[in-house]
Order: sequence, then C-alpha cells, then structure tokens
Amino acid sequence: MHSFDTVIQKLRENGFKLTPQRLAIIKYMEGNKNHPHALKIHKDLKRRYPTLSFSTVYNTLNMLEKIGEITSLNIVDEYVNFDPNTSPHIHFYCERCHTIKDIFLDEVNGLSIPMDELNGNIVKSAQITLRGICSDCRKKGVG
Amino acid sequence: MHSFDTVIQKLRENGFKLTPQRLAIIKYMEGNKNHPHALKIHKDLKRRYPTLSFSTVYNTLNMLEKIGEITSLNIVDEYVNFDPNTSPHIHFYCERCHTIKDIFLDEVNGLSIPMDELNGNIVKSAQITLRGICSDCRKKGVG
DNA sequence: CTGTATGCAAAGGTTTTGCATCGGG
DNA sequence: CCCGATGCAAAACCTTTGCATACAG
Repeated sequence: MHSFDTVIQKLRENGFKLTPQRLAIIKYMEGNKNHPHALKIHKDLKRRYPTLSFSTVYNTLNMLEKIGEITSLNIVDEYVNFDPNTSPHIHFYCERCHTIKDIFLDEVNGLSIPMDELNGNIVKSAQITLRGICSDCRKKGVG
Repeated sequence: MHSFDTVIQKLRENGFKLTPQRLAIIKYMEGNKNHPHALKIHKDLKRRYPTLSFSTVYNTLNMLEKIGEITSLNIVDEYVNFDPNTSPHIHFYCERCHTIKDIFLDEVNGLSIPMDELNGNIVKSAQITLRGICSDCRKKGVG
C-alpha cells in the first residue's frame, strides 16, 4: 500500500468519496504487519466509530484490493486476511499461535517461477505460504 | 494418498471402522486430480449413498487429513479444497473458470526454501499457489 | 442537490455441533 | 454388545446483499 496521502490522492482521482470510515480503514491498514481480517478491523475501529458497519469494512477492503492497494490472503479456512504490503514476499503461518509472519529471504526471492507464462497458463500472481511453529512459540513452549 | 488398499490397511491398524461411507469417500479421492471441496464430494456420492450426510463427509475428510492421506488447500475464499496428492507440487488457480491445476515444473521444484528451519521458525509444510488465466480459457476466450 | 457510501438486519453459503440411532468389529 | 460412526437438523461463522438514510462533492 502506498502512503496514506498517496492512497487518498488516488481515491480522489478515481472519484471515490473520502468518508471518515474509509480514511480510518486506510490509516489502520497503512504499514500494518498483522495481516488482519475484516472482523478484527471492524472490532478495533468500532471503539472510535461506534456505528461502523460490517458492510463498510468489507466494501472498503474489497475496494482497496480492486485498486491494488492491499492483497487478500487465503491462508486459514476461517476467514480472509488482508495485507497492505503488496511487494513480493512470502508468509509463515504458525499453527500454534495462529500468527502470520512476513518472510523476505533472498533464497526465497530466488524462486524461479516464470511469472508471465507457465505451461500455457498466464500467471498474474503467486502466493507462498509456509506452515509450522514460529520462533516465539518455540521459545515459550513445549515444542 | 496411498492406494485404496493401503489406506484401508492403515485405518484398520489405527482402529478406525471401515464404513461404506468412508470407503466410498476414499475411493472417490484416490487419484482424484480435481481438488474437490466437501460439498462437491457430498453431491457426487449422494446418488449412490442417498443418506450420506454432510457431517460424515467432513468428518472423513478431516480424518484423512489428520492421518496425512490428503491435504487441505486454502486457495479460494468460499471453501476448502482437498488434494489426495501429498507430494510436493504447486497449484495454478484459474480466475476465469475457477479450476485448480497441478504444476510439477522442475524449475519450481528448485525452490530453495529451507524446509526445516527458517529464521528460527520450524517449517512443516509449504503451499504455493499461482493465479491467472489457464491455457484452456486462453484458447476459448477473450483473454 | 445528486449519487455514492453507510448502517442495519437479514440472507447466503460453508462447516461444525448435538444428539439419537445405527452398525462394524 | 459396545463404542465409534452416521444422519439429521440446527447452529455457528464469515461475508454479501437489499434498502432506506446520510453525507461528500
């Protein structure tokens, strides 16, 4: 996701209205590394915006994804996670604490997927998810 | 997934009962390359087993995943897809026809993810999903 | 003012659950 | 026989939708 100001500018140029709810969600997502899902965002913003509705959160997230400012992640069964970091990186999902971490290893970046054409298929995006036990849980716990 | 007979053997050894429903689902999944989801399996088997219930399908799939005979895929938002091919390969999801294809390219197999330990995290499995337009849709259509 | 965005509640679709019944071992 | 598996229906859950109202431009 671009900076708050740049996203605002982009919305303005494309005729989107700058409502307080949208601005709040954009500010919430800017630089957010927690890969939140819609209900979490709704819950967190509800305090400051008591009338904020599910529809608005979902609409705004879908809108931001459509204009390429955030990415939706299908990592867990239960819900969709959103990531404002749209640059290529991969995710590590901890099966114990259910946290999603970003991974930027060079070795991984060396992944040689032909990103334009593969077996006749046009590849537009790639999602890589690792699963296991994260370093924090290893330190704390039983495994 | 192992062969039908091997899976049966494994269930027997682990004290699972060999019910007609389970056998049907195992046979359905054996060698299945369509990455079906639970409701599809239920619909397809319903003809031969009119009383087959959702619970049984979900229970059996979760059981098979638990013993490592199938893998659950979080590729689309709507539901979980299941794959009897548990050997390392990646998936291509067509955004037009919603088909999931297997990819076994050597270049992709060369992916250098340290599968045991990464930044202190223990990696147990990896899921790679590509998205785009598949070759079939390219031939047929407008894209 | 005008048309888009919001809020609310209800619907939609997938998966889980509770419980009585069935049936494999 | 016994305990796990099944079937049924209802619940739970996330997400979408319909429509009246609010409000940004």
